[in-house]
Amino acid sequence: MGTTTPQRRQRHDPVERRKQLIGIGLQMLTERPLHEITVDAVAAQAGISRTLLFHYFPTKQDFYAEVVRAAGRRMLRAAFPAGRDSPSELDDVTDGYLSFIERRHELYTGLFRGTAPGDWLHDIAQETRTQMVDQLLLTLGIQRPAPMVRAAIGAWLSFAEELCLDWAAHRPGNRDRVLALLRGSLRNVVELADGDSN
Amino acid sequence: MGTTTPQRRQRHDPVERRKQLIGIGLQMLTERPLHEITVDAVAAQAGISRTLLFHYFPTKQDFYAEVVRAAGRRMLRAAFPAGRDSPSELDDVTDGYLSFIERRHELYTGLFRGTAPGDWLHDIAQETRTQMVDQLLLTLGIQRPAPMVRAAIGAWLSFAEELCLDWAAHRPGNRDRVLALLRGSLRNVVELADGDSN
DNA sequence: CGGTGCTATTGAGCGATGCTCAATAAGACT
DNA sequence: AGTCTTATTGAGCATCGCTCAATAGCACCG
Repeated sequence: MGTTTPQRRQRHDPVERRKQLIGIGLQMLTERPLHEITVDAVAAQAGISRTLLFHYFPTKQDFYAEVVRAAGRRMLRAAFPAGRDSPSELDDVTDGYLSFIERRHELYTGLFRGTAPGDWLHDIAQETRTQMVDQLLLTLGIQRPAPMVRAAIGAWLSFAEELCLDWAAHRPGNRDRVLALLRGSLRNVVELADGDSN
Repeated sequence: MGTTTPQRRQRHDPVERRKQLIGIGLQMLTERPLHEITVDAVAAQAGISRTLLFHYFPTKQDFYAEVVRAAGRRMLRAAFPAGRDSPSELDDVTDGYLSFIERRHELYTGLFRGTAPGDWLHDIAQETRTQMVDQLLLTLGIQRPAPMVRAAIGAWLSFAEELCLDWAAHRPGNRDRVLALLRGSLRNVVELADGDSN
C-alpha cells in the first residue's frame, strides 16, 4: 500500500484537457455550490495534479469563469434554439427556458444566482444575461428599446429565474400556467416600462 | 517595533461584543462580497483575536447568519414601517423599499443576491423573503393565497430587487416611473397567477 | 482588604486550500 | 540517437477556518 505504482505519465492535447476540466467543473456545480468546490477535487476527478490545473487556468477564478461561460452558452442554446440572429417565438423561448431549468436547475442556480456585484462571477453571468435580453428584444420585435425597457426585461429575467426555480422545486401549480404567467408578465412589464417613456 | 506593548486586556459585556461584531460584519458587507471577508479581518477591526470571535459564534456561518438576519430586519422595517401586523399602503411599501436600496444597495446586494440554494445563507435570506411576501399579501388584502400566488409574489421580489438595484446603479429613467412599474407589475403578476387558479 | 470562581480573552498550532517554483519526462522533429 | 518543447509533477509557502489548553479581568464573598 505504501508504494504507489509509478503510473506512466501521459501527455494529452491541451485543448482536450481544457475541455475535460471545464466539463468536470460543470458536473460538480450540479452537486454542490461553487465555493465548496476545491481545486484539489477537480484535479483528483481529472486524475491530474493540482499544479497542472494551474498550468491551464492561472487562477481558480479564471477556471470558473470558463465554466460559467460554457454553462451560459448552453442555456442560451436551450432557450433560443433558433440561433443568434433569427428571432424565436416567445412561446418557444419560455418553454425552452423552463425546460432547461427543469433539467438543470441545480446547475443553473449554482451558476447565476450565487453572484453579487463586485463578485468576479457577476460580470460573467451578466454577459449571459445581456445576451438573453438582446434575444428577448428580438423575439418581442423591439428595435430601439428605451433604457427603462432594457432594465425591465433584465429584471423580468430575475423574476423568471426565481419563478421557474421555485416551480421546479415545489411545483406550485400547472406547468402551462407558469408559462402563461411568464409570457403575460413579460408583455405587461415591457408595456409598463415603455409606456412610461411617453 | 519588534516588541509589542502588552496592552492591558479589557473585558466587555458579551452582549455588547456581539452587537459590535455584527455591526462590523454589516459594515464590511458594504465593501466586499461575503466570501472575501475573513474572520481575521473582522477580528482585527474589532481589535480582538480570531479565537474570541469563535467564542461568540461557533462558526463563521453562524456569525454571518446573525449578520444577515440583522440586515433583513432593517430592510423589513424600511419597507414596512407600519409594523408586523398592520397593513401598509402599497405606495409606501414600494417607496420605502426603493429608498432602502438607494441608501444601502451595496449592503443589500452583498446579502441577498449572493446566495444559492444549498448555500447556508440561502435559508436565512429566505426567512426574510417569506416575511416580505406575507407583508405584501397583507397590504394587497389577499387572505388565502393560492400557492401559485405566493410563488408569483416571491418571484416578483426578485424582479423588484433587480430593477431597484439596476436603477440605483444606472438610473435608467425617472424614479416615479420605477415605482409605477413596481406597483403595476405586482398587481398584474398577482392577477395573472390568481386568475390561473380558476 | 485578600482570596476565590467564573469566563472573557489569548497564543500556539492543525488541516485544508489556493497558488508558486524549480525540476522531470513524454513525445515530436531532426 | 540527440535535442527541444512543454505537459506534468512534487515540494513547499501563506492564508483561512477552527481547536485547545492556558491566562487574566472582574465580580462576589469573607
